Amino acid sequence: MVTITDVARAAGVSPSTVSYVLSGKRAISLETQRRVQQSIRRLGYHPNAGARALASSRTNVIALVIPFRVDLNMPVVMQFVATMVSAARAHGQDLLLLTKDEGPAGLRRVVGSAIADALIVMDVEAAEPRIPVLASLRRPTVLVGVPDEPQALTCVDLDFVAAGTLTVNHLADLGHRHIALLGPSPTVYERGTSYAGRFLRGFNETVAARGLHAVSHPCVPSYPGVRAFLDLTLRADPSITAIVAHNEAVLGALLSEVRHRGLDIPRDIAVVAVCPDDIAMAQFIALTSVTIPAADLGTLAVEMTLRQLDGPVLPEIRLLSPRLTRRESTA
Amino acid sequence: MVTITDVARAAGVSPSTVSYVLSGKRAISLETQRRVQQSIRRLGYHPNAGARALASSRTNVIALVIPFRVDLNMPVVMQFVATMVSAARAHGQDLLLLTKDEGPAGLRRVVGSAIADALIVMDVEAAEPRIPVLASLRRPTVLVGVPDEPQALTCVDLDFVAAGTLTVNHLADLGHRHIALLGPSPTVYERGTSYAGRFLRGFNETVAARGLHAVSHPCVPSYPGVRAFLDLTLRADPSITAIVAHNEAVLGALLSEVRHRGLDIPRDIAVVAVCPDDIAMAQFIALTSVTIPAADLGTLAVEMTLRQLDGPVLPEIRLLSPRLTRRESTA
DNA sequence: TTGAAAGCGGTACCAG
DNA sequence: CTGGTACCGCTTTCAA
Repeated sequence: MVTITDVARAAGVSPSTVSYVLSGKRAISLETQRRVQQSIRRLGYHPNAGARALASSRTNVIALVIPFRVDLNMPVVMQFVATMVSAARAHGQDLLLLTKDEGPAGLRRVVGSAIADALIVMDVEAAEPRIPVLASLRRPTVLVGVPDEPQALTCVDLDFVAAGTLTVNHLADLGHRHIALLGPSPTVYERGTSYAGRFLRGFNETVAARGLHAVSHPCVPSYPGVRAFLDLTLRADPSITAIVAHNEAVLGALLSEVRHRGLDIPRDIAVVAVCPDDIAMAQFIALTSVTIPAADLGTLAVEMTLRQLDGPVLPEIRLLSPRLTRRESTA
Repeated sequence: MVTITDVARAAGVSPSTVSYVLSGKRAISLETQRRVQQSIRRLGYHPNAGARALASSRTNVIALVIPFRVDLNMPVVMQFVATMVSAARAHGQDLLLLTKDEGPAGLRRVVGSAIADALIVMDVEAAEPRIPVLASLRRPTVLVGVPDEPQALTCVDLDFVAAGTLTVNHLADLGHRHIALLGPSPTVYERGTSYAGRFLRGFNETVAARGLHAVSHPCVPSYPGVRAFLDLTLRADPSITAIVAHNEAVLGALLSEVRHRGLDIPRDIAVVAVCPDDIAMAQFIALTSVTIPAADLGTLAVEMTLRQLDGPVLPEIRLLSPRLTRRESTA
């Protein structure tokens, strides 16, 4: 194994000089820099992460807590993760994967053992049980999602309340009076996942404000689930002319089943989806949608984490405004 | 921060004793063990990972290289990742996330800097360019997928050749003579992803062996992609009575479009899918399928990694035999 | 059964 | 602009 001392010897300087060349925390003559860099390359030197962490109390690792529930939309989660890894790597940070299963103890372990410097937590619940631990850890933390009581923790998410409002307003403006909300899986509601409730709130408030009629139900992520949803919904209110789909996992099934029932989209039933743009456009009819900006959110989450690592930062809740793109499924 | 010395002092023993209590590498009196354990709990001690890694040359971290291409099936990838994290954690290991983008240099970095002890690499290509680095790293490594020249690296995967054979035989046994293969996205073939070619090989060989007629095409993961596939395929051979779908991303779209064209499944068109069971069963008609045992493969990959960490192991290629479950989409 | 102490490979302070 | 060195927290050998 090549150590900093090997490099120092090869370059004819002291270990500390090599360290300073690497960190740039001290002025080094160009000539010395060159010699050191060259020795580093020649020897194939890689600074030992453990030693570095020990001496500097910095691991350059961010722990990422992600959900693995099947009822969640994996493609979206993956998009998040993908952009986060990229963003983190672009700043010299690595990502450590944790699951929700580890619970509060897992968070404590990772921070206590100095495995990671910071935490990004996805799949936040309204009454998020990990908040006390997170707060007590006093480490840079970013929640993707907004709990009811963030306790001075930094949060970032799409403004789902506004998204709910946006979809309803769009449909109301088009003249729809009876609309249905196809919500996430019941299990998502059961565990109080924050975005589900927030979207529903925006939806309901706007329905009331505009004097519309609406029904809403969760939907099990399967074809039978969609069938059940439609049966239930259309029976409850046969005059429904529009569906808001806040459940990407069943978008395809929904459209397929609606068409199969002889209903034309958008003539008989208009559809607005809440999902990433590429998914909205991959259906047999391009869907009007409120996009879930997974990439933006992911990048933002990492940036907000890095800012906290750089120094104290005021806690904030950052909500991205929803954007609705009109396509062929509404008229 | 609580250190091993703090614990030692609190328990009235030396640091080395605490270390040995923790590692179990030396006989310690029960009484001492008790006192130490108690101090550990009382003080909330967590051994510092960096220090530990430095002193023991063991990080207890496994690097996991995963693909993030949108054309890949994210739910399956996630299932892999999920089981791997669990399996790893169950053995006291953490998972570090890397992407394919980092390339060979990324692998070298992670091992060179002693950030991870071992590597699990997913999304392996037939002519896998990372093999030389991987081999030169001399670290426990498991490839999920089988490259053309594994070079004494350990691999684990579903036996996709056998899977291709299995699907064709099933259909042939049912009397189908003209079948179509809906393959993965063209980009998957382009970059020579290993499973695509292996499945195709099994498929083609068996088609020939049984004297069948077959056409096969990749399929862009979108509804229009499916339409194009069907147009192309049915025009090429109008007597096709069965479709093998090796592309979960478009399963729903395929069924939807087939039905939309007035074709009944399985009466007019039989369908066999290659996908996880839960996906096969979530469609409007339960699909006959060859399962992709993501969970088994994930667990296995981790176990094979741990075995290598425990000591030298003979390299092997482990292929799980495919299992076909007959459901309602074939007759 | 236990303790003392020498590293592990960096970082950063103190000197010059 | 550069060097020497104490120290980060743990593991493990040597000694008792």
